[in-house]
Amino acid sequence: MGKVTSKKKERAASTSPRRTRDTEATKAQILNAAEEEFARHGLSGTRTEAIAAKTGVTKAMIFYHFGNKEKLYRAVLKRPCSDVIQAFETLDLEQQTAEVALSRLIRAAIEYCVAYPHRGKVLFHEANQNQGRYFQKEGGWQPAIDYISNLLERGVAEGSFRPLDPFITTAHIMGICSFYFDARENLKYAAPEKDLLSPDMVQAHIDGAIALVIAGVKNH
Amino acid sequence: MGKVTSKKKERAASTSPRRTRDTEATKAQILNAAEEEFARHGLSGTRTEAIAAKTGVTKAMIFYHFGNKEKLYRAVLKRPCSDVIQAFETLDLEQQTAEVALSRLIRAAIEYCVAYPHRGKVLFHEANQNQGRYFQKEGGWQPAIDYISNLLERGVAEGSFRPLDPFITTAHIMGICSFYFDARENLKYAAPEKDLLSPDMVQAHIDGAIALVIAGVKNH
DNA sequence: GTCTATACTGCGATAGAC
DNA sequence: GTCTATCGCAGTATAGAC
Repeated sequence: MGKVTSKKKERAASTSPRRTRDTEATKAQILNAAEEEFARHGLSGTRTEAIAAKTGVTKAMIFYHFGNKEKLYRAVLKRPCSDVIQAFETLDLEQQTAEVALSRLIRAAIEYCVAYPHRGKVLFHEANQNQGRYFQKEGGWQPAIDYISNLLERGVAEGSFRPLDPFITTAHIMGICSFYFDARENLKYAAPEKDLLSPDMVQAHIDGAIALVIAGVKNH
Repeated sequence: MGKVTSKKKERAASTSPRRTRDTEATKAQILNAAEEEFARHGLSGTRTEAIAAKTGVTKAMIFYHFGNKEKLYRAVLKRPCSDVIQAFETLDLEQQTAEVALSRLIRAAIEYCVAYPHRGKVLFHEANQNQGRYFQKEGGWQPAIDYISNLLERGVAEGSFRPLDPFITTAHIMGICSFYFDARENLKYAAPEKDLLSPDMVQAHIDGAIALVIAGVKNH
């Protein structure tokens, strides 16, 4: 494969203007580009060169700021969970009935997937490639899982939800919310005329998910 | 990293006895090992050396039988969907009410995930790494998706299911069935005392999934 | 703090003996 | 049909100028 295209200045794909000398800004840019690449290829598959190209800096900067690829990966893994928890906490779920709380939580979870489309994929790679080793070390999602689980238990205790296994059902809800996005590139062939990320489709996903889960857990 | 461990005979990890000279048997063994490796690392991340070691043959055999890594990958992708369809077809779903048919289909889908634990992961990688390019070429899952979709539509038409979006709901059902396995290595940290692949837990997953989906789509 | 240049290793693919 | 040996490139990480 005669890939002879001269390397001179492949800074074209940069997301943001470079030539700053701001450490924090550069690190943040690298983190964002890294998140995207790790989402596609995981830790071992990702090429530092690709991250550099996307950021608009050279490979050397990545090693300067983060030491090595693995440390950069760990830095990327640290971010996701706290953001979810924060999103959940602004919802005032304690004040709502379990049913309303669950609806809001599902909407928030899906909106999170839209806002940070790479994070679910990074976690998937982490599970498969590294058996969740780094995932565990860098915080894990325990708080987020507990959040959903506790809400389900509350609903059951109050009698508004049917008896159910909180852990299993939490996994099911997470699957409902994230599969749509994680498998998007495959699903698109099943519905070529639809843009799965369009506001309309995302809204249909949210509405469908809420309808399915609420009816599914309600005590009839 | 002084990885000096002599390479001599790392045939230990082989799944089956080697030293056959049977083309079809060897190809099948390579395919199985490849499925496992592609499930972990995807096309680009997988090392042919790793497939060879797992199979118990040398790298050269892979190239002899399949030409190159990409062709081997395509061969791996060809297998999944037809097996699912076959599983669905033995269920005689046409003869059942939509509700019974959907229950059986979910059980079969989850049992498929247990029987072929790598396939869902291969497809995930395919979606993210290659945007589903090979997925589409090598058959796709259109028939399986249609199977679920049509069943949902039948239930709605018969009035036993509430009005719903068949495509979105199909995605939700697929997410329910597969997320449990695809995210297993991360989920295990949320329930360290449970073995997620034990028969009991899988049964709980099946029961929970059926209960959630049936209640979720039923016309109350 | 950012760059260019380069050392070194790992991996896909091939050649050729058995 | 299977092996050993090797080529050549791609990719991580470092050195050192600016």
